[in-house]
Amino acid sequence: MPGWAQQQLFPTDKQAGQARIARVLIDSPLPQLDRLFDYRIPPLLAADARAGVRVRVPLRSAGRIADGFIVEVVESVAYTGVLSDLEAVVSSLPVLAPEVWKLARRLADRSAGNASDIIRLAVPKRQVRVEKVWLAQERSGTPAPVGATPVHTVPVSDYPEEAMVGLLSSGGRIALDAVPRVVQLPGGEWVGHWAVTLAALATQALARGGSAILAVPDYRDQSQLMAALAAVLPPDRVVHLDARQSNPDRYRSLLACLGTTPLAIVGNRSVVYAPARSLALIAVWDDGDPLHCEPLSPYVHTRDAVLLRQEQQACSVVFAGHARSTEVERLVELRWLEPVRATRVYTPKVIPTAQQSSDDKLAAVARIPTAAWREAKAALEHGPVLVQVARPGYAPRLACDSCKQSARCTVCEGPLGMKTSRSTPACQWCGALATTWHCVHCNASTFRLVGQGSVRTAEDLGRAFPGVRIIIADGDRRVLTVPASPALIIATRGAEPIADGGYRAVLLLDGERMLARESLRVGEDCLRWWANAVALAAPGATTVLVGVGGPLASAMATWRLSNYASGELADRRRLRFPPAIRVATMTGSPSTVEKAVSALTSIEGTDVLGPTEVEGGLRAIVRFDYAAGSQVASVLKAEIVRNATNRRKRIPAGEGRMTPLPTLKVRFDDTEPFVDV
DNA sequence: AAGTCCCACGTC
DNA sequence: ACGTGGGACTTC
Repeated sequence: MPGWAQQQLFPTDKQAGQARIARVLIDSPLPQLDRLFDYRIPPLLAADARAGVRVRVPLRSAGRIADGFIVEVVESVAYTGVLSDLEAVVSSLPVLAPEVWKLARRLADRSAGNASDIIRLAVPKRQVRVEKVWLAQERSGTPAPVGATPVHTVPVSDYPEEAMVGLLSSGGRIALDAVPRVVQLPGGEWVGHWAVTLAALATQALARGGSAILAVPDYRDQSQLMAALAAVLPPDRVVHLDARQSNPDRYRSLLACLGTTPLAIVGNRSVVYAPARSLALIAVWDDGDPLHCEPLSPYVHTRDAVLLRQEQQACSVVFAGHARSTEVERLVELRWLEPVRATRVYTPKVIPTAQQSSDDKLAAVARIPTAAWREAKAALEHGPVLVQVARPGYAPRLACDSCKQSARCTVCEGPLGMKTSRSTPACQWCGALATTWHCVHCNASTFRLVGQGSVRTAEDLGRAFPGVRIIIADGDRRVLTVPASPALIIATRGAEPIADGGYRAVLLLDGERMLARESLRVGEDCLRWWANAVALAAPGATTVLVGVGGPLASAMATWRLSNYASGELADRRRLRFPPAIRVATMTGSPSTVEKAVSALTSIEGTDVLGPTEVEGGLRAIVRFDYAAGSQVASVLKAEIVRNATNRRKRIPAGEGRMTPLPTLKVRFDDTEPFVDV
């Protein structure tokens, strides 16, 4: 590979003298501006004005300047009006890679959103200092922060070799069943087996001269994966890039990606937009985790971004997880993804146990069945024991002691709860302290505790296991790892630390409570939470799943987790629920929603639920076949643009106050579309 | 979003 | 005939 300094990264344009036209995407959330605008390139800017650079352009009137990106430079343009000149080129670095632009455009189109909303996630703001440092290193030819240290491939152990080799050589797409074990890295750290698998795949991509993008849901997954990568790749071949970094760090990582050296790029959901050089592989860990769903409009899920990018760039794709999501199961059944499982069968020992009858003392105290208690006691002789609970805090809910009605915040009607046994009850929504609480139903002023949070469970278990060290891990108390010594680790689902050598036993306590959630995805979510906890157990350790029966319990006991996913998907097909079909929710004023609904009626393969009345207007859900997706999206986008363009009408709201009616809001592929319908 | 055009209404 | 205020309309 040629040295860094010899690479002509950004060659000056040979045609710089000609009068050319820049096609610019304006950085604006307005749907009516979500298209390209054409500007003349003044001679002074000709050298820098190339596709991908950030620019400033006049918009509508000379005084008003907008930010944007040059998407392409062309000789002539269809627009017949008079063109304005580019105002300025912000930086000569092409930070918006063409493939990222194409991806953003298509993702926005399929969700009736704005491309610039996606590009905002993909391209951090310019950081002059960071850029200067980077350019100086680039020009002086001193060893750049990202050099080209050779990569040694590491075999992907525990999986069939031909599947793994085929994956990278032919742009394959696989759904990988992760091995439910923890493994020790050469440096001594323990990580999930999956992290080692993804790291090994990354070495293979890099050795072939391609980059690998590795997307994980949260920081704890990220730290495991970074550790696993550090064990197999030189430090200058691994880059961390995600939206949680500070802007300078993000910009530095982005520039590293734009370099010529293939990298392993690790991050959370927004990493799928990294401008990776010679992209060879995208791997997604635990795609069912809701953190993979972008909360900002247009709400693109990592999985969808990956699928489109794979289509556009023909890279290899891996979806890895313990409990397969129904979406991945659908892709497997369509043969879009090839299922790959480990060469050896690893079946954790999971014992579903009924909830204990209340005459047992321990059950009354700590809601632990005798069998589980015995298991934990024996395991505590040898090492740490994990206890998974549903909620943090002491008591998640309070209720009136006399009328049993749930206690509500006097400020916002939110539920009251307690963080510790001694803390003042507080609202779970607004945080207001309920110092002088009175029941709104019967005016009594004493309440009782409902439910058990991690803190209360810890107290109870402390009593049941005197002398045992107790560690609480939840959203507030982040614990990444625990030593191999005996201790009880009480963790809320998703916050479980990794134990050196694995847990000697795992108790999954609040299954019933977790399943009580009103959601289309409860079953699959619970399976994922439980499976991810079970995967932290030591070989041979027992997991007790308390109070859960039926197909979920048998899926856990037999560790045939994909069976559950296929059954669930079959149900969704029957009911015409996602992911068997797609959905889009429309909310807004009655007229906008009704117009949108009627605009959809002519499309084959759609049906509309609602509209129903919601706060401030109407809400309707359109269900549609995947094949109808682009049509539905373009119809709804047209409605959104029409609503935004036709100036908002105002209606007098009773007492002469003018309130603007909400315009049409559209959300595609909401994971919980039916919640308040 | 916000500058600009345009039309309706008001005043001399 | 001239002024002005607010809404509609466009953005290369």
